[in-house]
Amino acid sequence: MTEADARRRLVAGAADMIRRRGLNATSIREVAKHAATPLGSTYHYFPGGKQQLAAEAVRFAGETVGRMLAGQLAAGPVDGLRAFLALWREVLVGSEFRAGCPVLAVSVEEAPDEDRLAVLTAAAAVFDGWETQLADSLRDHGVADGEAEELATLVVAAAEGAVALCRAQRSTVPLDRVAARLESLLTAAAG
Amino acid sequence: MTEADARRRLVAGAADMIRRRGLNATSIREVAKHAATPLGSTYHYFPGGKQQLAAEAVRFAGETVGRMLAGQLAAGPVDGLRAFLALWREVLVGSEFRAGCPVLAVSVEEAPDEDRLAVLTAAAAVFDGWETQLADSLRDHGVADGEAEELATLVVAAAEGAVALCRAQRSTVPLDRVAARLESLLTAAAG
DNA sequence: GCTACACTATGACGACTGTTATAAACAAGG
DNA sequence: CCTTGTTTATAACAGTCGTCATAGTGTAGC
Repeated sequence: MTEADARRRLVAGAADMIRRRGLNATSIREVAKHAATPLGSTYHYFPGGKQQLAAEAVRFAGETVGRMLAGQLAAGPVDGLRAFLALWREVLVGSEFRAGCPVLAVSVEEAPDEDRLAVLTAAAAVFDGWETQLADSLRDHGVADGEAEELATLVVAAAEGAVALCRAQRSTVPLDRVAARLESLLTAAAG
Repeated sequence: MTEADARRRLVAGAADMIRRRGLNATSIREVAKHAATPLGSTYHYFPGGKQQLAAEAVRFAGETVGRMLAGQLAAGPVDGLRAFLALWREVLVGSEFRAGCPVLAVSVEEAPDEDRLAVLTAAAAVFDGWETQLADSLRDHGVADGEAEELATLVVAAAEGAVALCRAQRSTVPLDRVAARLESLLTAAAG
């Protein structure tokens, strides 16, 4: 029953801890404890050690958001944008501004050896995936190729940055301001 | 001679290490070594320990950027924007995408106790300072109050987020795309 | 000279880290 | 029953962390 269930709990728990504390402050011991899993099992499920667990956590978070984004983008790019920003808003207020995006978190801690390069590569793929989803939706609604790419990157970058600003200021004001500007931008381009 | 010089080296070195590795991975021992300062001296200059050193490093980085921003904003908001983005671009390429913004770095690592709350508060003040500088410049060029604030927040959030995207993807493409969109936005609003 | 004070040097403390090894428990298949 | 393989339990490793204490060096003022 709990065969691969413990594994999933480990990945989800790692993603949750990373988005709060960052990668370096997330210890395998605490992830295991939080997932009610023995420490020894961690290296059984993830022979690659911490970097493998972290990379899977990043991909897990990326796919979770990506799935939700795909569903909402079906109703148009502006609806996708609104859902994207609403999701981050919930993460912020639901954690009292203590949690953010795990993908961003791993992107701002250096990758000295080849170990963490795998994590960084996973993060890059997640960001690129979100951008591609948004850009495709914009193109489907008549936005030119170059403008669609630029707008998609702007949305992802501004949302990620705004989440960080909100955590620092412990307020949703930055995210709300960014939401207002992005929404009018996308409405003008694809409306 | 080196009275308060060693102190400044410690702060600047801490800022440099934080923007590369993040706060948790930046150890006082390495900061001291990198600044050619004995470890014991660190607690002489910073009785508040790591949190005080980190908070001063965040303020140091904030003031350095803020001074440059003030100078370029004198020529108008679009010139300020260009200089702001160019600065981050230099940080990225000059470090081969290994360095980013120390203020963002400390903002995405949880603050459990009251210690790190001081660091987070410093980061919030820095972000707010940059936003205020940009918003004031926009207002001086005829942009309405609300729109100026929204645009200023968008610029800071998008720039910070774009720097993180660039680090993950090891490319300046995200920052360049964001730059193109922001520039046309500010030109339309304050041109 | 000598006292006062800013700084350095050195070493230790308890706690935590990622990782590995080894032995025990457990399930399923024959 | 017994064997095979997956999962757990426990302990240990070498290293680093933030922090503190103590003794020593210097240098400036009287």
